[in-house]
Amino acid sequence: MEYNFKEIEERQRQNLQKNNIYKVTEDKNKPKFYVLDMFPYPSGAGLHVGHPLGYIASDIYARYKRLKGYNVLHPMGFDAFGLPAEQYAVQTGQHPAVTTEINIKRYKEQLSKIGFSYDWSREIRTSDPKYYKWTQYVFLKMFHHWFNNKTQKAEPVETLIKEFEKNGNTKVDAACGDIPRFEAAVWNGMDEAEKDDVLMNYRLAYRSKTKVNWCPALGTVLANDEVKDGLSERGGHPVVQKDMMQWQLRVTAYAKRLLDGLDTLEWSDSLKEMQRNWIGRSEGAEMYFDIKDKDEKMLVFTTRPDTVFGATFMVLAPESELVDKITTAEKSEEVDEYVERAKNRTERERMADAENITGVFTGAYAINPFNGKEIPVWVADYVLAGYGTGAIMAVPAHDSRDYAFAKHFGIEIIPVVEGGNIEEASYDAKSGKMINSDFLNGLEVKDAVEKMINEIESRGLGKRKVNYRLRDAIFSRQRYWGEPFPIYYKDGRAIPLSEDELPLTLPDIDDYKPTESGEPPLGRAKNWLYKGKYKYELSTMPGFAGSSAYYLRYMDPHNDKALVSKEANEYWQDVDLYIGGTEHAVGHLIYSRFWNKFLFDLGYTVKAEPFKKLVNQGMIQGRSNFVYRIKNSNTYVSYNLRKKYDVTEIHVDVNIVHNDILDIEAFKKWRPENADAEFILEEDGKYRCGYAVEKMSKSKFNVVNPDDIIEQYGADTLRLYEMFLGPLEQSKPWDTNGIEGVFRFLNKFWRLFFDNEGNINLSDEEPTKEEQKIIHTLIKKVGEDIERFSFNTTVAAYMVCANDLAKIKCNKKEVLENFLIVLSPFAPHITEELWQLTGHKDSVINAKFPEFKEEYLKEDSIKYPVAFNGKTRFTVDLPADIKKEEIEKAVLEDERTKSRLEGKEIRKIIIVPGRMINIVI
RNA sequence: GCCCGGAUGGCGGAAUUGGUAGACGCGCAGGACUUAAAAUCCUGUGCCCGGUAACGGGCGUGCCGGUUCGAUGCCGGCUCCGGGUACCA
Repeated sequence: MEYNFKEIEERQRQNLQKNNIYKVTEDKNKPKFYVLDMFPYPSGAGLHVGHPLGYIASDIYARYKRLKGYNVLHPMGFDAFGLPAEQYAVQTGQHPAVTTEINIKRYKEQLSKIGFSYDWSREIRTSDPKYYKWTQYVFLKMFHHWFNNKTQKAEPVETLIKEFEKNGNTKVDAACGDIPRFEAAVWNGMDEAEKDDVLMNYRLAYRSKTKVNWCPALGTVLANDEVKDGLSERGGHPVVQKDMMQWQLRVTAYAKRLLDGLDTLEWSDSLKEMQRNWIGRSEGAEMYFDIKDKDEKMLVFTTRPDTVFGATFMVLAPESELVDKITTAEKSEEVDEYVERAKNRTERERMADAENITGVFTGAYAINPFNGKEIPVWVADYVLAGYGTGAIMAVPAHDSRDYAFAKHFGIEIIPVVEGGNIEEASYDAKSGKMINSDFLNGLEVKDAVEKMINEIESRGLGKRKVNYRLRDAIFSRQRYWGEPFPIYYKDGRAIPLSEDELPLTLPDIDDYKPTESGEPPLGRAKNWLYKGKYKYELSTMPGFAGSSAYYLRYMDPHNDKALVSKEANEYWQDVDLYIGGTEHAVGHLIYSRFWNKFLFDLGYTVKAEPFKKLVNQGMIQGRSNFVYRIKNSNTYVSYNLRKKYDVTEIHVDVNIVHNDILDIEAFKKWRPENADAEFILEEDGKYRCGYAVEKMSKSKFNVVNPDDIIEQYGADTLRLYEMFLGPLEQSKPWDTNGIEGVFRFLNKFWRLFFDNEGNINLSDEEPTKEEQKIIHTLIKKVGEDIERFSFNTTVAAYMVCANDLAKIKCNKKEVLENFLIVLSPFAPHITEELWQLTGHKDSVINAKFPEFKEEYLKEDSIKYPVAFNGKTRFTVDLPADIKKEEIEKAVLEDERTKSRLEGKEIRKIIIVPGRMINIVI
């Protein structure tokens, strides 16, 4: 019987669906295991062969865990809100809900063919009101909570109000905006609107002014990377920095917990490092500098207070309010001009160009509080308003950027730590002895920092400070296709809906562009008013809103009373394995950790961290092929002959090229202008193409669709081949040509079960020692490799096993059934089919992963490599259990050793029992 | 600029903790079966030199150096490629 993958896969797809085999419940008799994929945005282009890589890996792991006796939650859903659907709507007028629905349908079709073990009954879509009700719900909860620094927890705003009534904010230590101290009497004397304004400074979801890239022509806000040289990327319209009232989430409140939590996670070190850098904790001090002849002070944050005697200039960010206040009359024109220019550059632009050193002297001087020295104050755009205090003391001798600035403008450089050479470069290292620093002289940097901070505090100049680079998340988007805010406005005050009024559903509109007056698209919604009277918030939530708590919803996706029930959450707890791409390393993975910590504070989740283990799959790159057309002709010259001509390199569809040999007939049909193309072939009569590894994209004609692969080889082959390509976490090019290898393997595996007449033919005889050794080697290897996500070597192990068993014509039922079970996570269809053909009624999914028995792998003898001076020359077979001395004796008696030693003296013999022998001569 | 990865045959890759470099697969070459082809099976295949051959020798994991009896894996210094990014004081 032939391996008819089409029939088999179709039959088993239906069989498994029909029997609801992938459905999971909270089965308390089994340990739980939660395997999650980063859910996809359903784009109009459909899946290409790179998308399922992570899904296949997680599916293999999920199936493996099931075989190991776990109750595995392995759901899938869609991150269905997003910009592409909206842009398509702007162009075509089609409702994003309609196109999104079509795209999801296509995604599901494609996914279902690959044979994933998803429990589709748990599917979620972020754009479904039944789902986003809970996104809005969490937003409201954040609105109604503040963060108490003392308890390091979110607490209800009511408790804060009670405290205000009693003591004002004098005793409150909260994560909050810049708000002055007030007494209870002041609070109690405020009207509702004033109280609202105060509370906004404390809420975890709050409204405040932020700078945005505003494009008047497009009537919308742009992301940093949509702005190039002050112009919008789309259309090239001018972009200005504008203050806008925006909703924000007070992520910074959780900075410490987000940082500390990383230590508990099984994530890659590089990913944790990225998160640490993003959170950016730095220890130092905040200190005030008086301004000469002005009644102003300048507050700076520095991690190197020890270097204050080397501060030779100060820098203010162009946005700093202090700039206007201290700039002298004669400098004001120059400064204004500089500030104006800097303001209209995006933050990213300012940082991208590090070569251009710019800045202007304000004419003002700060006074060094430790030696009374006057220090010139500059304005420069390498200092950012959003970080620290927006002002620095510059120590060019010990900071490379300050150094470059000082060199450029000819500012004095005073070394205060021994070890560098200021003629050549700054000395940034945090070690060495202090010099030129009065009372710090002679101290090590570390000690000097401590002493200086104590000094700053005791002299009342400032205080010790831990600074975070993390910023609050801007939560408003001037878009249509997102979650509406459950907020309406009454007399200019933002009023939340009550929870029982959720969800606030997205209204239909007839055009998806911003309004003429520059309002977001929701401004077009007719009669969209709270109780027919009050205007709703017109912006919508960003992409990360819906993806921040989705993992919780899968635990209990149809619950209309809660985001997740206590029972379900207590059973499933957290995600044991999360697989996805590195592009979400800091965005999604910071925000979802933040949401989870907030929900944890409220008692809605039992785990402080949502994703215990995380694996980043690498990117699958495209492998493009090229043909070479001789210029001004319709003649194509083969790769190895191209240098003899003046040619143009042209991308050719990889689907009509096999092992870099062009299918000339297919090429002629590919495009009309190719019909009468001529070819200069190589000696073997073939047209050879060039190749390159690049991003997989339509324009490069290197996109490979999984549907086509499945059509030609089947889903099991696709799954195996995706894994066989290389290490999961590494980026690698897709090249369909190698796929024959795994396809042949599956054919070989299939044939093991049949005799020459095509009948199932398995023997109940006891397996031989050799057979047991072959299969137990595999059982051991598969278990170990899957546990360490080394799926490419697992596939190689399957191949070795099939080759070995075929060689000895093994048809023992026990052996082949074990093979079948350990292969099933990778190739679910073929194994399910054979499982049934061998007489089983239940699915192989519910089988037990065979236990590996060490006794079958025991070797009587070991093949020792014998090396001379580290170079292996030959091998000797020696009994496995002999001692070092016996090994040495045996090796020295070997003829081959003797012939090598002729006339030479042995200086040393290294013997590692069980491993190797090295003779040094 | 900074941070994080990576570089091994013609190609994808293996070598799990410093112990036989190149598993497995593709491709290629040769052979068996066949009227022929497909499929399947068998053999060979890192590079160079010598030999009809068995075999022998040298080189070899991006480059330069180091540690070690022994380095693809460790240390120092580079080059190139990929990804991320925020001039973060």
